[in-house]
Amino acid sequence: MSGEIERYERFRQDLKAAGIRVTEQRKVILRVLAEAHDHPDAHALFLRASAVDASVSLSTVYRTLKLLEERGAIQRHAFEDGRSRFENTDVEHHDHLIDLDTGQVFEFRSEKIERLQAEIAAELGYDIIRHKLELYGRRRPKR
Amino acid sequence: MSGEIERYERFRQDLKAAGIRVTEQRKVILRVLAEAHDHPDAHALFLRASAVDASVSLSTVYRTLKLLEERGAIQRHAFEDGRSRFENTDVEHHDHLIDLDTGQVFEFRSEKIERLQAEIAAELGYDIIRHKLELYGRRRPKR
DNA sequence: GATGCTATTGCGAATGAGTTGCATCTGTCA
DNA sequence: TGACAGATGCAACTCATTCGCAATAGCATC
Repeated sequence: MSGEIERYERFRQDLKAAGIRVTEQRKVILRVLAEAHDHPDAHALFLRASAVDASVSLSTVYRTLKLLEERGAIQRHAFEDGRSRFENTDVEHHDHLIDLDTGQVFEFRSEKIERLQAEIAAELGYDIIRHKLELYGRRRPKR
Repeated sequence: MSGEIERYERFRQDLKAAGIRVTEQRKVILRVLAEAHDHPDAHALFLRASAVDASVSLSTVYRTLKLLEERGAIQRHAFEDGRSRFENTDVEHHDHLIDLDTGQVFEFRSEKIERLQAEIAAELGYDIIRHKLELYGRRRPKR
């Protein structure tokens, strides 16, 4: 898929433009993130990155994740397992359905829900900056 | 408010009925939980409980919270600050709007959203066991 | 290409929420 | 009242994440 190269380039340009050094380690991490289609946690990303370049340390993975999150390039999710999982933000916003038995994560999006959320917040006098909708479910037995 | 005494009694009866010992420490923690109108974390509950009875330890607070959560008497929330916050489950289900500037938590409920969630899960072949909807927002400037 | 400044790195130690092992204590039921 | 399994406090541990620091390496300049 070509979207991944573009995504990587966007990450890289963004750092460069902001005068942040594009180090070897960061490049590797950016590439790994750009290629991720799942919701990896920091350790998983560390494994993928250090498989490419053994000089990447876990600290740097954490530091880079924080950096990218602050710059809005990736998004942090805190599902119920205690650690943070990450995802690219350039894909369209969506919510998550988590399989309670397997931990598998599905993505979905509902315009109606988005609209209702905005209405509710407005009633309370708020503007929504971001939101999190997670459904925890079990596979429906087919009969 | 009388609901708090009832709630405490319900907690207590539930443990007793399940053959779980109703110890002095548990009573104190149950009472503190029954009286909580906010979304306290374990440490806050520990402070409140040990103010009543200094013999309550943090471990016991954690153990009791886990116990009550497993029994469905309280609910655990993981907002974005890393620690778990707790809430009684006998109040009607609701979702949360968190003020990004003050950390203040508002509760709301939308039948429509509940229904849409169930529909979406069904389409994916899932039954929702529970869900979490958190809106993070900022007070809308009135003009 | 070499130089210099300073951001960035790896390492290991520290943090902070939550858990656990264990000796002691205490509800509960006979 | 006694016995005993379950519950407690304490301290030590886990696990994700952060931080201090000395060494390293981008990158702008020559």
